[in-house]
Amino acid sequence: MASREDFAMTDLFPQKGHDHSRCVDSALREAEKVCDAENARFTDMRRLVFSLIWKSHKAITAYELLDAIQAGGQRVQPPTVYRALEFLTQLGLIHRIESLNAYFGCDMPHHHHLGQYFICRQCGRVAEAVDEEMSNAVRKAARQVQFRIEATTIEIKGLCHDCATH
Amino acid sequence: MASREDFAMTDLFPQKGHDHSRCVDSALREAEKVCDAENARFTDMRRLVFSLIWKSHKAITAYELLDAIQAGGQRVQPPTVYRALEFLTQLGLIHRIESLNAYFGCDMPHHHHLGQYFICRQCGRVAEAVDEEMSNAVRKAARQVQFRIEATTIEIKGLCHDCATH
DNA sequence: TGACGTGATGTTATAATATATCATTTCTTG
DNA sequence: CAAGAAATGATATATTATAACATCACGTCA
Repeated sequence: MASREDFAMTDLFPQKGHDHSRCVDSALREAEKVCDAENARFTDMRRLVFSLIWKSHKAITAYELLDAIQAGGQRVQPPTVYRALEFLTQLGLIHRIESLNAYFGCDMPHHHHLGQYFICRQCGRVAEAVDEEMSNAVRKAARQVQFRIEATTIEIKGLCHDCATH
Repeated sequence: MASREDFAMTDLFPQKGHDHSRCVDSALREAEKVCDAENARFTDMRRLVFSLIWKSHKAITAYELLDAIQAGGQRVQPPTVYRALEFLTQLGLIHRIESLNAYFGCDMPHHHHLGQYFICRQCGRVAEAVDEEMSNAVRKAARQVQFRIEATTIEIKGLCHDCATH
């Protein structure tokens, strides 16, 4: 995977013509590392679900995953998919977008982070940011009201630069 | 309704013993004003749904509302509830919490705002903040990646001060 | 090695959330 | 009041998610 630094900030969304196979390969390698480190099994089903999520930079729903798996010939039921999603989510390998009931692959599963998600309503792509200023603002506001944060959901919907200009 | 300024920041969540009937009365008056201003009809059904949402400072799901209405003797179907919810949401009288699939009443429906929601997992209460620092951080991050914001979802889960200390 | 325990997946059923569609009623306004 | 628009009623169904129990796969240690 191209490291974070390979992108200028305006390229948080990957270029349209980018070599996506590199994203996928790298994501798989990262996932393997994380599973190893956590002593968790990256089973065939988990790998399949993970790969399907990484087919694009869009978020994908559980039932779209189910359909994709079944299209591949396996007769799989919803719980199987949801279990894989839960596993991957817990390890931080994917993130759930609450406002879409959908999942997408994390770029940087190796470090804990409070991410923020930019979601383009036109092209459907999702980009994850880890912006300290946003995180700090949230933490500061929480401190002011004496709220103990356990999880945050920050989802920003609109138009990515490509879609806004073309 | 107590105006925003009546609360110190640490009282974003209302006091346990507060006079809730004042919240409800005030919310109803505000809602009427907003509907008037928008030339929108605050029908019986909409008023009922709105009042039920304001029964507490927690978020309530569509089907909990449905049950509550039916418990009151009316035989109402899901679309009726969802329509009222859509109407109220569009006017900004209530907000949807994406991570809960639930709705709760807005304190300050009269002005447009990008709100942030603190959700206590213990007592279930939701508090809305309108924190410029958070909003600004989001807008700044969006500007940096040339993203055109259309909507934001900022939901912060954890423990409110009451629940963290008792 | 092989019985066991654990974790993963299979299977069936159903719960919970949400919307499409068309019929009917109610409100507004000319 | 009549006509059109808006709201609700009613029916059906789509979409998202989980409970519960059965079976399978894998590591481990006697």
